[in-house]
Amino acid sequence: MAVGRRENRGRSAAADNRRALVAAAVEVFGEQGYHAPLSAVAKRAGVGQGSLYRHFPDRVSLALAVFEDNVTQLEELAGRPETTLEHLLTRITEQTVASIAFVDIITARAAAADPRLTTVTDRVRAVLADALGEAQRAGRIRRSLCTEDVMLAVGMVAALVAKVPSADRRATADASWALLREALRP
Amino acid sequence: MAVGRRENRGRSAAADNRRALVAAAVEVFGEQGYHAPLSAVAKRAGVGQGSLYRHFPDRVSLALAVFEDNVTQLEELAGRPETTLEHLLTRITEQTVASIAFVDIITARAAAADPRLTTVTDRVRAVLADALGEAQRAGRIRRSLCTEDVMLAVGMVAALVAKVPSADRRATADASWALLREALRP
Amino acid sequence: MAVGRRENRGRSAAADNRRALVAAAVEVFGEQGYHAPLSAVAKRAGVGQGSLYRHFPDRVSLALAVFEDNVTQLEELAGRPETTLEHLLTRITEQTVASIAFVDIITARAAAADPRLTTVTDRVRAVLADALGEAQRAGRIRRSLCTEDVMLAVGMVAALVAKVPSADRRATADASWALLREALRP
Amino acid sequence: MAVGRRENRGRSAAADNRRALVAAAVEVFGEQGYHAPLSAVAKRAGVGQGSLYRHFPDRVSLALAVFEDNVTQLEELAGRPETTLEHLLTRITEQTVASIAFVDIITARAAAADPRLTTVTDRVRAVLADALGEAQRAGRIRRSLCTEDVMLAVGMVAALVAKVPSADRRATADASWALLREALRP
DNA sequence: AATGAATGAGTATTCATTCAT
DNA sequence: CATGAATGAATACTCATTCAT
Repeated sequence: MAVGRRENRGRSAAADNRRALVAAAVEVFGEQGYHAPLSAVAKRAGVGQGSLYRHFPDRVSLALAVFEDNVTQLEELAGRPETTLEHLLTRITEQTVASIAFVDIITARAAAADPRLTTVTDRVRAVLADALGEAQRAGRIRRSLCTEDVMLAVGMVAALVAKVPSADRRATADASWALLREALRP
Repeated sequence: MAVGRRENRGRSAAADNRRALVAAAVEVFGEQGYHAPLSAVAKRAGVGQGSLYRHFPDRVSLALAVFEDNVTQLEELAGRPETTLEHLLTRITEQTVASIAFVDIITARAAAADPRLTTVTDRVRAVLADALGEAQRAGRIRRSLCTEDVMLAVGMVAALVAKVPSADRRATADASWALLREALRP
Repeated sequence: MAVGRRENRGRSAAADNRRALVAAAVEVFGEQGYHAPLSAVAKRAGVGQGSLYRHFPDRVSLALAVFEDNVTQLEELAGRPETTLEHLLTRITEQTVASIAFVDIITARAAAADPRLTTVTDRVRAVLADALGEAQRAGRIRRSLCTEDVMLAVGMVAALVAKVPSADRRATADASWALLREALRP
Repeated sequence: MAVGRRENRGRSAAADNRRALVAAAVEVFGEQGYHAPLSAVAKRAGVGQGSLYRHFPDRVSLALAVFEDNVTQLEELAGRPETTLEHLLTRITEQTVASIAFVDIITARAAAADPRLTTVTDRVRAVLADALGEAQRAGRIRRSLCTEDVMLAVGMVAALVAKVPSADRRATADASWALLREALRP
């Protein structure tokens, strides 16, 4: 939620509103998908539509801020020594189930989407690339796979999950990974 | 395309227009997805909006006509003695690449979607179930898989393909199946 | 219902269709009101829309044919020696309940409506005028009333009845006349 | 009328526009009836359609704002000690002549219409019930009548008035009441 | 003369984006 | 700098009327 109206004029209030907007967007995009009305985000944040547009001049910039969060969490997780590729995939799946907009990061291609989105995508790819190398050296993942294969797997699950009604998402995600696990195994 | 405007009032033109509408819907749904504006379909068909609504009173009936084609082709293919599960998956992939709306058949669940759509889904499922049985008896597909796993695989590919820009669809579909093939193998 | 398609080309078939259209219009106008879709009338009659327009080039001509029936019945009733004003009002009320379009005859004014409608209105007025004279001479109706007062009473009931949901029409008509009867009494 | 287009974005303009919309609705509903196109209201108010929907999310809320005025006036009038049932009927008749939508309040039945409309209807009924009691005690109105009879009378007049062309409304209303007055008299 | 399909203007509603305060 | 109201383009759907067959 944004801070109250009167308290909202100062410098730090702007940051508060920004945070409120991102938090609201996480929820709203997660529930209604990436194409949810932006007015819904503003309302959920308790912030005027104008402010939303000041902070995020278009839908993509708002999405970026949301995904930024996701990716940063992922990078933090990846930074821990005990984290494996499997941990990361689990986390991504959780993010996928939580936000059906997540698929739009994963599937962003430089050619098509806003170039800013691909930056986020690239960070996911980098994180997965590292973990994949480790998992392959440890013999847990088939050697012949490349990072793009893992991205593909993640993308397939995310895309399917985004299509099913929210009540079915977790089950769909679990079943999908159960199937894909076989494809990754050595 | 529909026949020219003035020459178009008679009874024989009805079938022409119906065909033109389905053809236009194949294209428009294929390009823009299942939720494309129906007016775009009418325009592409060169037909008034009213005519679209005469032939197809709602979006689902139009979609059914489109999907009906797909599924009938699939059933015909399945009817031939030499057809295998692999052939069917190839054909489904082609349909998926051609129409990003195809995913909506695959993922239609009785609970959520129009019951008429699930009928089509069920026909796809039936076709796959048969072919899966044969493939398992022949030892080409892992025994532990059930029809729903195959639907899941098909759904994942379709969902992902629908998300990427059209130029990337074929490559995405091929890569996805390359990966999934490992998951189906015994 | 119109005669079957093949049998329908001759001279008398035209008359059949005309009758079917009027009968259908009685029902459809009665149920949905005067502004019901004309296509609904054609469909109920089992007749093409084109034929409807051939017989009745506009809504008013169709309405006239319907009302014509009503008025003719009324005139027949009025022609019987034992018929009183009260009988006529009862019949008009029945027609009103049966057809919420009836109000449009009663309230038609030369200035406003199609002149053809006022012809029908005038026939109703003539019938009532005669009966009113008799009733006044018999001392059953107040002397100070003129025909226009009776038309007014009929119009009020018809207008109100046309406004209420069909289930309430009879009760509304009865209650209205119970009240108005006092106004007509000497 | 709303304030000019460019000068119109601020907060104070909201109230202006709301007023303009209600005023426009009074006119448009009055002229064309309750089912007039809402776009006509927006246009008459000089306001975008979106603004109309912001202020009044559906037809009923707009109607309520219009009728609210009517009923509040009525209640104010009823509050004065010297006001009689006859005064109230006169006022209602004026409102009826001014707005052919008024009949829709009077005839709203709980079963049929939006419950919010019936609230307004109930307020009219309450006002009339009080005044009827007084008038009956004073011997000016027949004892055997109940409030619903008065509502019926009001409804009949309103329904008829709504049917006739606007130039005839006043005369029709006067003549109708002249007739009904006899029915109410002891 | 009948048919029924085609048309397109009209109405309700939603939502991204702008801008006066 | 925030606010939230205004805007209008876009979309779904209906129906009176025309016209090829």
